[in-house]
Amino acid sequence: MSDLAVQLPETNRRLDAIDRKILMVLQDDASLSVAEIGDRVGLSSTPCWKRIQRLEADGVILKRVALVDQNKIGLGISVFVSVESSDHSDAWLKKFAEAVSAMPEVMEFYRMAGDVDYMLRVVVADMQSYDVFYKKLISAVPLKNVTSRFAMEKIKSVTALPIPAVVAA
Amino acid sequence: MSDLAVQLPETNRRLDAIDRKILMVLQDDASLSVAEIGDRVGLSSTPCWKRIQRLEADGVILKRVALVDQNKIGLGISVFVSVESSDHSDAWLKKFAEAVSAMPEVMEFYRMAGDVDYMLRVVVADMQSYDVFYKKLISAVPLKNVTSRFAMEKIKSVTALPIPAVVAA
DNA sequence: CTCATTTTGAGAAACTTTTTCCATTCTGAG
DNA sequence: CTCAGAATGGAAAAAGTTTCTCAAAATGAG
Repeated sequence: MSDLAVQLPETNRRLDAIDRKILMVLQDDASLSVAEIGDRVGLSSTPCWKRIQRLEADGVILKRVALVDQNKIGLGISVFVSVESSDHSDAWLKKFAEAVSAMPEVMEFYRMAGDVDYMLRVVVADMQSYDVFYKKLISAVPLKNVTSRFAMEKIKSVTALPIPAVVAA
Repeated sequence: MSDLAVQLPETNRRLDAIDRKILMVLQDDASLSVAEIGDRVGLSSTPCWKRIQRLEADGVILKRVALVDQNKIGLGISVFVSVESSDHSDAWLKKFAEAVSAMPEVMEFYRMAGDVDYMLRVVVADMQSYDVFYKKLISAVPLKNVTSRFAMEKIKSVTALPIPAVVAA
């Protein structure tokens, strides 16, 4: 065996039109039975079940979750936080990434290109909680500039990715 | 019946510690059986099932979905878009909200307080697709200023809200 | 304490998922 | 074209889960 290629446990077939349909259905409603999904994508339950298993094994489907209403549990405030740093070392980033990732209020955290170095979406109950979070953030690692922008109204929020149509070969 | 209060179909009891635990578990893994969830929150399956049913009926649990890996389906680019408008009329907002909500690339869309009027998180396959999206956005309604910030690295992204501990009465 | 109300849990019925096994379709070498 | 081998599809049975029914236990107002 001189081949260097690692034998992956995944089936690395490209996603066909039916796989994409299954993903669209499951991104919208993961409580459907396999038979119902099969109906919608034009498959009986066994092959549909096998495709879903493969999509999970291949990591295309990451997990199944319940989505909770932010307001019903008293989390009224969403804040977009832009961060600029003067330290661009690996060590600084590692420490910052670890500290921020551990904060449950942070729902999204990206390293950016351009004027802003990092971007966070933070969810808290009220202004007082935001202040607690803010102090925690600025005391975690040295930061050059932090800008907080508060959301007044959530107009759209989805978890379903826009699955691209199959590209013709 | 002179009472003006509408009889809601919901049970409007406040969430207790067990309800919150159930929500934490389901936000992380909605593929667990009711018996397994019951075990984790200290309940047998029937009462656990009833609480989940109530949380769904009350709209605390909005839906159950599958989360898909953005990169595995070829959606490599995340963009945060800040929008400023010069028109602040209801009619303009209605048109803008409808146009943007209908765009599948837009995963989040908030009306903001402060310098930026709107904030969008957009997901696309490549720069060419972003340009198509951008042109679609600026041609939908008149906009004063649009700033696109590109994500280089997704450091954290979760759908699980930080469920606050029960406040002592 | 007593009663009405709410919450809980055991078990049975209905339904779903998962497995087994076989038929069909597709692919590419000869 | 023709065939072997692989991949995909499907029916039906087995295993597991959800959902429902009913009665016991807990709670709390009077």
